Amino acid sequence: MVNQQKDTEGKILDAAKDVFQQKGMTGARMQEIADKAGINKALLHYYYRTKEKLFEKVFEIAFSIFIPRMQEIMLSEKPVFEKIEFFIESYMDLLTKHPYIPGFVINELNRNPQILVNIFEKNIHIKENKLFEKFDAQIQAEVKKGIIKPIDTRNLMTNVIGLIVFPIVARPIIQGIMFDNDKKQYDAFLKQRKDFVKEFIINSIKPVNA
Amino acid sequence: MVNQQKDTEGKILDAAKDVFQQKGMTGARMQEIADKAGINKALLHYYYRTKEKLFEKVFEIAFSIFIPRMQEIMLSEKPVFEKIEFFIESYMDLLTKHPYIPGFVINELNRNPQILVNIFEKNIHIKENKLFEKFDAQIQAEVKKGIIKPIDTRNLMTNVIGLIVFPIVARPIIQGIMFDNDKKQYDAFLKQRKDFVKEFIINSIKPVNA
DNA sequence: CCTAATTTTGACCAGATGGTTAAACTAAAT
DNA sequence: ATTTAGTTTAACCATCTGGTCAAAATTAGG
Repeated sequence: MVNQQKDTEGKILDAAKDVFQQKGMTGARMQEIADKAGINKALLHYYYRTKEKLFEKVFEIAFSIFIPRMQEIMLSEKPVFEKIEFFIESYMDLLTKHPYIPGFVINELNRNPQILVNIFEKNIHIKENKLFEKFDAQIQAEVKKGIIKPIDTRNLMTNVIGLIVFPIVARPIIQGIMFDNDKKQYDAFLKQRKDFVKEFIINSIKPVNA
Repeated sequence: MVNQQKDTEGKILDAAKDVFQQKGMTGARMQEIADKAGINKALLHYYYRTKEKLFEKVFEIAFSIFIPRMQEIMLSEKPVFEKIEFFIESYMDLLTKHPYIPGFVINELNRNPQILVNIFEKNIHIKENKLFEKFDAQIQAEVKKGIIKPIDTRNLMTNVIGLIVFPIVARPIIQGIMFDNDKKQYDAFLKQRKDFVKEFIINSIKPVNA
């Protein structure tokens, strides 16, 4: 076969993603990844020399899933209101498909914040875009025009992202305390929350006289 | 000495708290805990037979730090607005003193949601209080009186807690991307955020004609 | 003091874990 | 068919890890 190779590499990454995201770097076992990929443990080290390197790859892929959409939305020409609504809609959908990634990323970054520096060094373009500066400029421009209330961009972004991500990473505790551990009910809650968060955010930055 | 015992047990718990909260259950090493406590590793197993049991104790203590204050505030006689403001003030201060706990709790619960069930079984009173039901009743009562906008209690609580907790658990990523990894700047951000979040929440539930 | 109970230690163990190696297998090129 | 390069495997290794145990040290009571 021409590409048994790529197939194996793909199976490894799939398995590694599952195991790392569920158990974390320290909890993951190379043997379990090998088993899940249906290969020999030695083959893992043939493709990715160390656990560390395999982990970095998985982390980078997980992290990169959330970057392009963010750039696309934030650098587009839409007004802030539309951007925020679209951002919430888009990322809440994305998180439904990848619910383990935020907790994984947050946890591993708390364990070793250096990971982020490494990613920035490898993918310079992420920082070069000056994503934040450009978005901040747009916000303050719209504030000046009276389209939105005066607001600190960092606080606003923290709020938007937090309201999206928190119910996902804290799912076990919220579902356990407020929803009697009913999975279906919590899924419904998350679905319904999309419009709630949109309104919540928009209300909070809409000028009083609008 | 009368109580070398309690002293040792305390030193163990202190050390275990540090190590578990920083490295998680799977990343923590009994040897490191022993070293940090200044004792022999065998002594750990003398006081807490297994790693699992020691971990459970540490988790329970960490978890319980956030319960009493929550109960006190939510079951008090104040109106909702005051409760929320006081809640935000109080918990943001608490998190400044215990910044590692939320990430620790969230991470371990994602790894093994069963932990929460065990805690509820041990500490029945937490669930018996019907904390949520009582608070929900108050909210809906004030909604009826027109003091606050119609709002879903679960969504509101998720928002309040999320806005408080998220900047703490996601600190490495937010500080890295939006604050150029400047620790002091981020501390200032968190301090300033208290009033911001209060306003943000209050604005969003204040009736339009108020 | 002497004794019994409790606390602390050093040495040790079995199993797990990340990683290595040499050999076997596969497929395409000559 | 033979060579060559890449792929896969089984067996193996050194180290780490949670946990045990018997003996030593300390403490409290009579």
